[in-house]
Amino acid sequence: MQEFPGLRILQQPFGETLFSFLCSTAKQISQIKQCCLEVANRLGEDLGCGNYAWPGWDAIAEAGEDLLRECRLGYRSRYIWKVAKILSKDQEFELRLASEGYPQAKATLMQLPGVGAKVADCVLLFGCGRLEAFPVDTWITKVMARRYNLGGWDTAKVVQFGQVHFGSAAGLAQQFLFASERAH
DNA sequence: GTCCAGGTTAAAA
DNA sequence: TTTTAACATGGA
Repeated sequence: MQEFPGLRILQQPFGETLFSFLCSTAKQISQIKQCCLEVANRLGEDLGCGNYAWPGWDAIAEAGEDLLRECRLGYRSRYIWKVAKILSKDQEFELRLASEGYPQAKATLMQLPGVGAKVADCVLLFGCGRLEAFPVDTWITKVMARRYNLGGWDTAKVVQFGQVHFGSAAGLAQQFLFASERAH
């Protein structure tokens, strides 16, 4: 916390957050940014100064899977397009999710194609204000093995450890661990 | 050429 | 129930 005094959890828009992390699976961070920018450039509203908004599910559903592939999203394109179709026809999804407790909300998200435990936790943490979510990716796996001696632990067990050890602000702790591990 | 990247899924063991 | 392989694409 002393090393990263300005680190915060943002309250990012739900749809944009889900979309971004659907794009993120097994991809490098620099490439994730490129893909998201490309989709926004192609479909999003012109915000001026060369910036474009996230298009929203309706536009993505209408654009189709092929356009997503052209944005270099690869096999993720099918999942993202399916999710776009589901959520463009279900305007109440986010509201319903907000009424659910953390375990049920995570389960609900994981019913969407392409959404596993890690993406669900990222969406809950960054897009739903659920600070108890503890996303475990390759970086967290490494740092928890190195600093907490959890080498060889099953991913779900590492999630559980983080939530028990850090409690109601597990997601905030995760951000410091993540930032620290990537900086070194 | 090989390996891996802010994983998930479906099939095989 | 646990383990493996496929999935697209690009950079190291």
